[in-house]
Amino acid sequence: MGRSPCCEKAHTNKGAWTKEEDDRLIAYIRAHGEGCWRSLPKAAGLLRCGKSCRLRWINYLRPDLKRGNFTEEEDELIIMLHSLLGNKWSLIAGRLPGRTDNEIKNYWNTHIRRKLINRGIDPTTHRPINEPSTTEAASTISFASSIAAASKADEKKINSNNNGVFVVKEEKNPIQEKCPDLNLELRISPPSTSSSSSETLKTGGGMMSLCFTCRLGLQNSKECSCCSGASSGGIRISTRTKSGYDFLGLKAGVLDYRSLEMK
DNA sequence: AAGTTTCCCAACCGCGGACCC
DNA sequence: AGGGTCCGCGGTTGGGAAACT
Repeated sequence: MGRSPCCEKAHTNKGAWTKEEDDRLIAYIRAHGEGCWRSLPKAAGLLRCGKSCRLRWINYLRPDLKRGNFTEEEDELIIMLHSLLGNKWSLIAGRLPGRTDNEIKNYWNTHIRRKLINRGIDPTTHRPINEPSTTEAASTISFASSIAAASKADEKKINSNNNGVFVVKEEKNPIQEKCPDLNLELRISPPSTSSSSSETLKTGGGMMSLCFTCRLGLQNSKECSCCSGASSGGIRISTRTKSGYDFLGLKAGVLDYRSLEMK
């Protein structure tokens, strides 16, 4: 089979973009909007492939980009999101306004990895580096397995410590103890049952008590148990920082579950 | 000051999934 | 149903800048 090349490579520029190319791309997108990247270069008079144009626009030229250093709060949020989502940079970027997946990925690889290692934390698993695996009573979880596990009615507690380690303390369940990392299909959905005890989240200096709904950015919604008093329950995921980021990004109260589906 | 090494980040590459015919 | 095309994602690379010798 094989794929056809995305563009006519022989007649395209590669490497760093010039000011003139940037200007052309910006002018074209301002006039016609984003989209149809394949035909854009020709239409805009650029000797670039569509992918290259898309990347340049998304990662560098977009007007809503926040350039400059990451704040400490952004650091912690990235660590937290990475512990939940893994290398899903686009999802992580979606929760950090003005940041791109590429930027976050680079930042992770150059700064945060080192930072976590210095803290004695494995940046891949978010586990303490010296911690023996598997038979521990507490095990670090991936986002996928946490949600899948939580979708069962089992009561679990997900805690975080100051170092960006997120730990699930499992109630006794012999099956799960043997198979802690089931590769179950993930689908985020509203909590199905009500056993409402709010989760305490400790993030770098503050303790918060939030229900799952709030952590999805749906404060004051009817599902919220800690804001409105309505019952809610089910899974407990640490998703907010004291800075008020709306994890899963939707302060407006619109949650696109599809965008969070994972394998 | 010059050469070398390390760091950082923009850009590229290849793959998978969605969509269309 | 299946093949082709396009888009978006994540991993990797290349080269310029900064730090070090």
